Order: sequence, then structure tokens, then C-alpha cells
Amino acid sequence: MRDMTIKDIAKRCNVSTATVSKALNHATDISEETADRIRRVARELGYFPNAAARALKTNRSYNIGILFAEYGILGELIKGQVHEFFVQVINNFQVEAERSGYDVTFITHHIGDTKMSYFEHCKYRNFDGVMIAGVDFDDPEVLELVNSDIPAVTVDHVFDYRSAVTLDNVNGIRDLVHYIYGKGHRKIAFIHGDDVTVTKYRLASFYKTCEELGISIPAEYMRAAHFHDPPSCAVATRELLALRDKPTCIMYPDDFAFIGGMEEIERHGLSIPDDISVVGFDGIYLSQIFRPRLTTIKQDTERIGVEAAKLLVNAMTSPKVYIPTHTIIPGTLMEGDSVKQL
Amino acid sequence: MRDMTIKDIAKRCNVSTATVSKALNHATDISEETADRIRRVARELGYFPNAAARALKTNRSYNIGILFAEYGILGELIKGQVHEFFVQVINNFQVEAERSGYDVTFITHHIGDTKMSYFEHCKYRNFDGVMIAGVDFDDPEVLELVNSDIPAVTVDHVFDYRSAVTLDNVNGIRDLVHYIYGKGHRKIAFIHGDDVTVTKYRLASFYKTCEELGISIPAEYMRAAHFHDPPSCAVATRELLALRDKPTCIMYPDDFAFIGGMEEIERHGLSIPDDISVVGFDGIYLSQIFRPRLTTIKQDTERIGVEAAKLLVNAMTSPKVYIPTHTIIPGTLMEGDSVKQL
DNA sequence: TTGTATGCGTTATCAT
DNA sequence: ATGATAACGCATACAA
Repeated sequence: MRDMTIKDIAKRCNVSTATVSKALNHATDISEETADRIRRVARELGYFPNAAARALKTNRSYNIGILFAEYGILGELIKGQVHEFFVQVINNFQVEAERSGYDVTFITHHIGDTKMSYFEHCKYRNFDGVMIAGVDFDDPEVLELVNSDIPAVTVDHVFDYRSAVTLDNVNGIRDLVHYIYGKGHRKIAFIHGDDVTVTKYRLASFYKTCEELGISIPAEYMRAAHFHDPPSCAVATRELLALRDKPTCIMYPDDFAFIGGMEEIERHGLSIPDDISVVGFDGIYLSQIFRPRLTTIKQDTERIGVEAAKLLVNAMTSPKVYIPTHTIIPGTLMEGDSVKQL
Repeated sequence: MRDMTIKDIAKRCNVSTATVSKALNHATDISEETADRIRRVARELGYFPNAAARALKTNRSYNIGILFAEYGILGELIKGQVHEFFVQVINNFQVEAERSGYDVTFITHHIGDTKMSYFEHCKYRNFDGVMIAGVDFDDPEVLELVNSDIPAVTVDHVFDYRSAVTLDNVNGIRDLVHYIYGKGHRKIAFIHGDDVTVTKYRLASFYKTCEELGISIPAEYMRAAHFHDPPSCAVATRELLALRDKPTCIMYPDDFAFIGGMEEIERHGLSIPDDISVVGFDGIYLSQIFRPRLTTIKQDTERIGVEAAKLLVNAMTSPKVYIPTHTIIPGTLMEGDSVKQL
């Protein structure tokens, strides 16, 4: 059986399709009476609008594109390791977007055999807006998308004149350092993530806090590794453990990446926190499974996702008057048993 | 600047829109020469088709709906815990679908303030097909969708005359039991998941294998818990540990749910595997992080996702001649250190 | 081989 | 308050 269209309803109600459309869209220039009748019939007939037709006519798709590295072609970079933080954020984003009447579709690189850029894909699908998270923000294709006229919101990265939601890296690192300091540690090493905005903020906060606390960190205590990448953290950990003057506490880029450090420490026959203290970042489920429990900063993935959706909905609803906003979501220090009292 | 349409190209090439359309769709009744010229101009002008218009005309959206409990409204059930297995499957599904020219959109319960069923949502969006995973397969809304005329593929559940991909539960459990038996265990407890198809197969395989091996399992060794739910596994574990004649090995519904068992065992001051042996199921990343490493059945999430996409693409491409297929993907026993040699 | 004309389902403009 | 009609961008049956 064919799907119902407004034509069917019009026929059934002895009115024109125009009238049906108005009734269904709650227009004002229509009598309550007929509007009610039409809506009732529509419900009886199981009518639902056709998104394609509506999009074609109104130029609005009520569909949001999500650009996320783990999915699609870039996903292979992460080699099948689920990035819990982003999955949570996206999940919450989707729930909030749905609440406002939007569906969510993943942005990909091509459609069929035709390769297209992210931007082109968005045009093709008529996305009303896009949310970007967990990608390489220097990628020309990402920049093309961000600099286009499509409303966009980014997570964990701020572009000029675009909305963004980031976690509070500055206070997060500050809280962490204060906590470690309070436990009596003075030799604190910091394995930081890739050279992206997030890391810049964290490093600045780390240095500032240490200065305020009057502790000086030798350059050899600062190590670079990749986010969400245990192997590179294992290497950095090995280097730190090889120092004559070892740190008493190591800060990792994130909870997941810490796994690499954990295994390396284990390999050295050292135990946490008796021989060496550690802290993570993100507060993923895993961090509470580790024994000892990992002390970390818990990200509020729900607020991040929901806020991103709200900002984007605002931007899409009234693009003209919209002023980009940067929202900073605070994290929470979760105390585990991974930092020893000295 | 407005987007390009076939009209613009037609004007530019001094041909009709029909000719342009044919050229772009590689129709045969058009000269190579003009076709080339048109395609070249289209590329120069940065033309991309409008998905909505195309969908409206052809009644094909090249968009697949994904129904997954963790996302959308049902997600709240899982309380923010990422289900790694499904995320992986969906990720791989998406990559393969993209390869065939399909985009992927999440199926939700409503569009704006209007509540609609999953099926209605699919009609509204014109999805060419749907993939269903990780939901309550008895939910009337899911059944409505499955029994509709929309091509569908399910993961981990088989519906009559619909395509499905499942892991090999029978052999998985069989391998696990054989392994445990080989380690000298005879008192094997099985905490199984919810009463769904998957569980039925696993239970049957468990009983059959035990019978073949000539070991009899007391009823009190069989416990019900929920999948992916540590608390219920903690309860079941507590009950097992309270028995006069304790099992020497406990099988859990999945690696993640095992966390509950792990904590309970810890609480009893027992150690794995010295005091009690355990095995999981799924082979998620976590299982290799546990100390001791968990012995488990690793699911091939890539093959599951890719196969599901392939089946669905076939079904969508030629719905008339398509014959539903049930593909069973084998798992692999991953030996950890969680089962003691008796 | 190319073009004309029509319609997909909806919204919006302008009459009535 | 309601209706006739055009238009959104594209694909296709049919005519030329």
C-alpha cells in the first residue's frame, strides 16, 4: 500500500492540499474547526510528511551532520579502539538534537564511488548544521567545512567565530596538580597529548599552577605522547623511569592512554601507588575498574553533548542573529587510590 | 552564492536538463562527447546533486537507518556505559555502507515534538533499509519495523524471513567449555544473560557440551543475570560463592558484566585464578586490561558489521529477488590467565 | 542522440 | 478562511 500524502487527506476532507498543509503546520490563517478535522483524519490515516519533499521545498533538512574521526574512513586510525569519551558526547548530543526535531547522520568522504569532501557531502545532504569532534582540526577538509556557511559547533577545539564546547582544561589540570601537591608530591612529571589546543591550555595551566605552588619542574619531566594511545605513553613512561632523579608522580594525557604507562610500570616490577603515583584524565568507566582506582578528572560528557546540541540548534534556528558562543564545561576530580600520600 | 543545479549546467553547456541528468547518471543514450563535456563543466562548477530532490523523484534515499538502544531514548537504560561491542559493529557497518554509497542515520522515536514510531520515522526519512542491533527484540515498535516492507538486517537475533548476522554462540560456548575442561575443571558455573535468542543458543550449547564431556552441572550452578550489567553479575556471583559446594570456574555473560563478578570476588578476599577461575565473552579491549587477563571469546566485530552491511545492501538493491540470509560469524578463543590449571 | 514535458510531495504566494 | 498554482531539483517516458 502506498504512503499517505497530503493529497489523500485533502480528498478525504474535501479541502485543498494547501489547506491541509496549513492545518498540519499550525498556520494561523485557518479555522480551528477545519484544522482539527484535518489533523484528526491525518492521524487516522497514519499520515507522516515526506522529509525529502519538505527539505526540497523549504531548504531545511532537519538533519545534522556529525563529523567524528572514529567513524568512517578515519576510524581506521584508531584501530578499532572505542573512544568512550567521544561516543558518550555524541550519544548525548544526539538525544538532545532529537529533542529539537533533528536527526543525526554521519558525515563521510564519499557517496558511492564519487569521492566528495566533507563540505560537499553536507551540501548534498542539505544538513542544517554540523557538529565536529575528535578530528584533526588542521585538516584542510575540516577547515573548508568550518569556514563554510553551514552552522557548526566543535567539541574540544575553538574556531574563530564558531560555537564551541570544551571541557575546562585549565581548572582540570589545576585541580589535579593541587591534589597531587597536597599529597606531598613535588616531583611531578607530565606526559601531555598531541600539540593541539587542548594540550596548550593544559600545559599553560600546569606551568602556572606549579609556579604558584612554588615547585619547579625539570624539562625532562615533560614528555609528549599521543592522546588515547597507550604505546606512546609506554615509551614516555619508560623514559621517565630511566631518569636518575625519577618523578614521584606521573600525569597522563588521558585514562585510556594510561594503559600504556600501567603496563610499562608493571614491566619494571613497580607497583602503583607504592613505587610511583599516577593520575589520568577523562574519568572513563575504565578508570574506576583499574586496581588501584585511578585518580582522574571526570568529564561531564552529558553536559558537553547537550550543550553542543543546544548551541547548534540556536545557530541553525536563527543564523542571522546568532552570536557564536564558547561554553566551558567544568570537570570533577575523582579521587582514586593511585596517588600515594608522601 | 546559490548551489549549482543541473539547470545551471544545462545553460552553460547549451543542452537540456534531461541531457545533463543523463550524462551525470552515465546513461547510454548519450554521446560520449557531450557526456564528457557536461561532466567536465559539472566538476568545474562544483556541482553536486541534491539528495532530497533525488530521493523525492526516485524514492530512494541512499540512507540507512540504524536502530540501536544505546543511542536515542533507550540509551538511558544503559546509563552512559558505552557498549563497546555494538559501537564497533556499528562503526564497521557504517564504513562498509559508505563504500556502497549509503549514509547512516540514527532512528529515533520522534521528530520534533511529534512522537512517531520507529517505522514511521523510517518512512518519514525514506530509509532504503535499516540495521537493528542491541535492542529489545520483543518491543512492538521493533516488530512493527521488522515486519514492514523496509529491508532490514539484525545483529544477534534472527527474525523469520529477514537477514541476520550473529556470532557463533554455539561453537563459542563449546570452545570455552572445552578449554575449561581441559584445564581440569569439572565444577563449572554459568551465569547467563537475559532470556533472549542468544542465551538460548548458549545454554543449549553449554548443556550439550557438558553432556558430551560427561560432566553434570547442578542446577544451582546455573544463574541468570543481565548482559552488560555488572550489578546483576555481582549478585549471581555472591550466590555462587555462598554455595557449600562452590564451582571452581564461573562463566560470565560478557566481559563487561564480569566486572561485577570481579568486584564481588575481590570483596570476598578471593583471588583470580588461584581461588576461583573465570571466563568472559566478547573479547572487548577491557578484557585484555584486566589483571589477570581474562580468557574469553573474541567476537569479530569487523566481520559482523561488514557482513551486516553487505547483506542489507543486497536486500536494498534487489528487494524482489533477495533471499534473506543468516550469516554466522565465528569467534576466537583468547587465552588469558584467568583459568587455573587444576 | 537530444529535448519536451511531467511529476515526485510539499510549501508558499496570491487570488478568491 | 480557503483554494488554485507555481516551484523546489531531479529523473524519466516519450517525442523529435
